[in-house]
Amino acid sequence: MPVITLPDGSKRQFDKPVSILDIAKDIGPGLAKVTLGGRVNGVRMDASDLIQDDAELTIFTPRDEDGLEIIRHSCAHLLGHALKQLWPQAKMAIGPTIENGFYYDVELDHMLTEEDINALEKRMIALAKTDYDVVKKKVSWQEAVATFDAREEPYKLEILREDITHDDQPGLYYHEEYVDMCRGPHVPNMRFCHHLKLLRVSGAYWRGNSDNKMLQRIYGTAFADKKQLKQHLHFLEEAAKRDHRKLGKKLDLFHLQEEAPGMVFWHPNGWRIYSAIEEHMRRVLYQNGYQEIKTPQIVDRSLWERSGHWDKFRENMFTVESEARDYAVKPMNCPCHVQVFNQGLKSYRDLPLRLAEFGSCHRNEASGTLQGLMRVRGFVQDDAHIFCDEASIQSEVSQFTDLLFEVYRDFGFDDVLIRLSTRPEQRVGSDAIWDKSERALEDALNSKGLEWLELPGEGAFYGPKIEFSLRDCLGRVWQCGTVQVDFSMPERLEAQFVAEDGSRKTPVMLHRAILGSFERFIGILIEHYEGAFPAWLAPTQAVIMNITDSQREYVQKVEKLLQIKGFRTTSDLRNEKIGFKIREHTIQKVPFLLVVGDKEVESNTISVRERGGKDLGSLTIDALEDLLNQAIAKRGRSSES
RNA sequence: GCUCAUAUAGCUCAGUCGGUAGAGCACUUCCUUGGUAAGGAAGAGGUCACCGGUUCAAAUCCGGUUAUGAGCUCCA
Repeated sequence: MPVITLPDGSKRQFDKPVSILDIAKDIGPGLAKVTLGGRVNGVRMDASDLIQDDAELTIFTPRDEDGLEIIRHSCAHLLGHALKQLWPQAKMAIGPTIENGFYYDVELDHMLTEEDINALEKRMIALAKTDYDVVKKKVSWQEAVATFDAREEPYKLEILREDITHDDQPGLYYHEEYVDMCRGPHVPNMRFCHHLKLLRVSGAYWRGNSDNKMLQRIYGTAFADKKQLKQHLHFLEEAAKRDHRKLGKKLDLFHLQEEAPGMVFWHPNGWRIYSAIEEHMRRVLYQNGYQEIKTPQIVDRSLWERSGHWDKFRENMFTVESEARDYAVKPMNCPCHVQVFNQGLKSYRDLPLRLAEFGSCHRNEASGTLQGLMRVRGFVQDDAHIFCDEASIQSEVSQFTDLLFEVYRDFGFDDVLIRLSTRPEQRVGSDAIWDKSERALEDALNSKGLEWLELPGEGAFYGPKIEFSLRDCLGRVWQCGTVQVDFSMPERLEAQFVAEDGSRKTPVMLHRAILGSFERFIGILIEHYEGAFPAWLAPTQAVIMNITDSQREYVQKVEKLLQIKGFRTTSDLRNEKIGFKIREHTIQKVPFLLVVGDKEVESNTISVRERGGKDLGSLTIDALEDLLNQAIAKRGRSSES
């Protein structure tokens, strides 16, 4: 006699075991129609699963996230159903859900083309529209093996043999003649799976291991209704317009070319953004107890051997040979910073010592990993190393985190993904010190009430780390900021300080970056602002244009005046109509458009128009200066754009 | 590095069956001096990424290289 408690606290009693669908029917026929499954005492279950005992139940419908995930997961099975009809020789591997959709990895000798994908999608939708029931069967392990053996599905068999114990009861989901194995839950009927689109195919290694065979991964998206699907497809189209590579070309910010793969040619416009950021960061570092240094670009191999990088990352380092000596172009700044630390005897009184560098680094990343400004081979880190004692780790990390969020706010970023990576199997340092520093990092985050994710075992061999990531226009996550504890390098490179008691001690080193690399950070900024940079970052803050030739001199005078005051201004004196010029600079996303006609010359003013089209009327030069200064001071806290 | 796709004028792109390359914008010149998102005319501009092959003939078909894109693997 199970008593079912619903989310609103109401209870329903049944005289025998009931399915979620039965309960939904009991509540109302409308609910029964949209029931996809539910959460029973915290466990996700199929609509047809029976509940034996008292339970708390949340019913999933297409309206909620759980329901949508069920739909997407079933779309993966639907893909299998359709794929095996069109290519019976295909071998099904795995088909999970992902953000906004699903994929299925399959082995198929025939390489799927775009037309194939279209045909597959058509077949999927046609099958779904027959509204067939999905039948779930719990079977014995042996029966599951027999089923997939008969169907010649080696990947399913491997999963059964390696990941599922013999006393388990795998769930088989029958989609008419097709059968898939899954933990579920899945939709009871395919009427829920009408709104999907296949997006692309790409390669993916079986079990994510590059030693394994590469399968074809078919990506799709699915939603509960037509409108949501359309909205999402529209979002993808809009996102493509924000792509930093596209905007980089349109706004003439930078380019990449074949002769220097993964290395950026910054154009005047892009470099103005870069410089504005560097200037800002330099000020922020100075105000927060950092000292800026600069270290060599190319350093003898022996230093990289001592630091351990030669052994571990030799393949990814650019090397140079000269007069029978091997050098490496620096892939990172830390060993060089230790060299600076090591000059002169340091006292505990000197700690924490914070050395910062806008350090230009080169890493020979695998060709296939390069991506616009996001993943490059030549980049500049806003790098710094804090030399301190163990006791200061937490306070330093805490201060750093505050600083990072302050800077991110300046750039208008609120949505930061925080991940803490803890001790890997292969590591240096005692468990005691790992305990201590992991806790220091945790506490630093928790004391600020930040939400974060733990990545167990993902830390570097030399210490735990926190990563701060931002999203690009498509929602892809990119690591930007980081703070890493390092127990290894100071010792390897013999950094020492004289402690209070006169003994020599090895400092702990914190590696930290706020932006990560200028390249990636600017890439994300471009997409974040869709190229419409706030005034403090805009390559050109204001453009002054004349209406006819007779205002030429006045425009040049104002331009000079503003430039002397430090504003990034240009003038447009071309023989074009004012409407044409306005259009052009609006497209170029210049924050302020300044127009000069006879009226303005006469009254010694300037007519001001905002990027968004708002007319601010005629201002005196002084008033304009105030306006620009205010706009620039606002930084990311601006409500504009 | 792996899988697939792509590479044509400065940019965005078209180019049918293999027959020797085209549009819009940008650029140059001229006309126009026009008050807040495109004034008009003319002109110039390409070894079709690179190397090789097939063919009477290749932007087009085939092979290779390089780069780019999507994803996988990797990311000190």
